[in-house]
Amino acid sequence: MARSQTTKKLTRIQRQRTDIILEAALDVFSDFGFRGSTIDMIAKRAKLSKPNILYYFDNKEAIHVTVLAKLLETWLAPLHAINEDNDPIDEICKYIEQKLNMARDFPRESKLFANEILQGAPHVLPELQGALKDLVAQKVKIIEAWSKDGKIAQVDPHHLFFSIWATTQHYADFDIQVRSVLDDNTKDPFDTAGPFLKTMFSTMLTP
Amino acid sequence: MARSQTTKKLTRIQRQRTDIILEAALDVFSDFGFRGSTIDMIAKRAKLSKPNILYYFDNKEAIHVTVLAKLLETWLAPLHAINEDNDPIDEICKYIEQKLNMARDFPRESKLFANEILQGAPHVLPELQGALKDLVAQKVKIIEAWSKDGKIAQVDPHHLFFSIWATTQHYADFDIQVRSVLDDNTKDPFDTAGPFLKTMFSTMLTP
DNA sequence: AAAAAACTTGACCGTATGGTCAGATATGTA
DNA sequence: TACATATCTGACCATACGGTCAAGTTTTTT
Repeated sequence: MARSQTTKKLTRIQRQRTDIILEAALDVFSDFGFRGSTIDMIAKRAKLSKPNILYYFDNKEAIHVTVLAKLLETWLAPLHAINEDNDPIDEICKYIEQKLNMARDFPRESKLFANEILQGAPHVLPELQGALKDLVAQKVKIIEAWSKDGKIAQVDPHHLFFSIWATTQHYADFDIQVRSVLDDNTKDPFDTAGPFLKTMFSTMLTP
Repeated sequence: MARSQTTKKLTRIQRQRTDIILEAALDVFSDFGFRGSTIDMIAKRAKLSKPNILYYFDNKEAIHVTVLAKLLETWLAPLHAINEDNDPIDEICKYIEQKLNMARDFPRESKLFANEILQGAPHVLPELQGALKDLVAQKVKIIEAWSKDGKIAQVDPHHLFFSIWATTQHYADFDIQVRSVLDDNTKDPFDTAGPFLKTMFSTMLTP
């Protein structure tokens, strides 16, 4: 059997099917949440039978956990990229742009992540308290150094990150609300959000 | 029978029980989402029997809709309060403080609303496109007038509101993430968020 | 080509859940 | 008090869903 393989080499079909299933699962989970999704929905979307899905994953939760784990990697990538040696405000603006691009290009991932956190992070709490916390702590030090050197204004680094996360992800997670309020579909919210956010954070950070 | 009463006067017990049920439902729905909640959970929390719940509400969805409708009223109150005649930056800061207080004092409402929007607003889309959109349009005009008069800097009013919503609600909706990253439980995130956000938006809006 | 391994599925099971209903109990009213 | 109305509930039903399994099909290996 293929399931619960730990550090075994995968066959061609295993890799293919697993990818198809995870892609379908991302689709379904991000639309209906964990409890609102059924294995049948995922199966239909993946064009596989339900038992076939359960041949590759032990159960529904295992699919969810795997999707989340994959997602977290790419989710944290932009944060990793912040570099102490470059111009502070350029780096922050670059970070904002990357986060906003991710919200635009990967709304399913953003919504799924939001859903997970809203429910109290039942599957990723350890990662939040471990990897994420450590990574943030590291970047917080960079911000503090910039402040101390007078390169940027004095700001609470944690809240700076929270604000960037909140504002960028808002356009993916609350997409329906944003579009309802704007409604004049002449402009893409993302296009106008970029300059707005960069201006806002630049203004605050300029000493 | 008591259910589906349209414009009939309610008995004392009807009012009491309805309130108890809605309170319990808010608890459960905000914790588990619509699909993750069961009528039995609500019944247990309300200390009523399941059929008794269904005596007052036609079905699970009716409870959800009612909870959301009640919630929306209080949710939009702070926005209503923005007054053109007062000092612009004071008004915005007051709005931020009110939104942040709501996130702190009514996290269940915030999470439930977030959940609803994340799922595509199946129950409140008309309100978003109607009442909310109109209210925002009205307040956008105030911001634009302030800008034109040189009282505040030129900013996109819509994105200004989006940013305020995103940053304030973030502390309720992503509470678990915020606390995971901060972890030093010496400070309450809400206490430090207030000054941070007011500074950020004031700085941006000062001409 | 044949055996072995990997993959797939129709049919099935147990449980959870939304919802119903007939009848019991409490409450209000004449 | 007696009647009517409102409130409440145990028992029940139908469906949906997570998950299993034995048997079949395809792919890989020898």
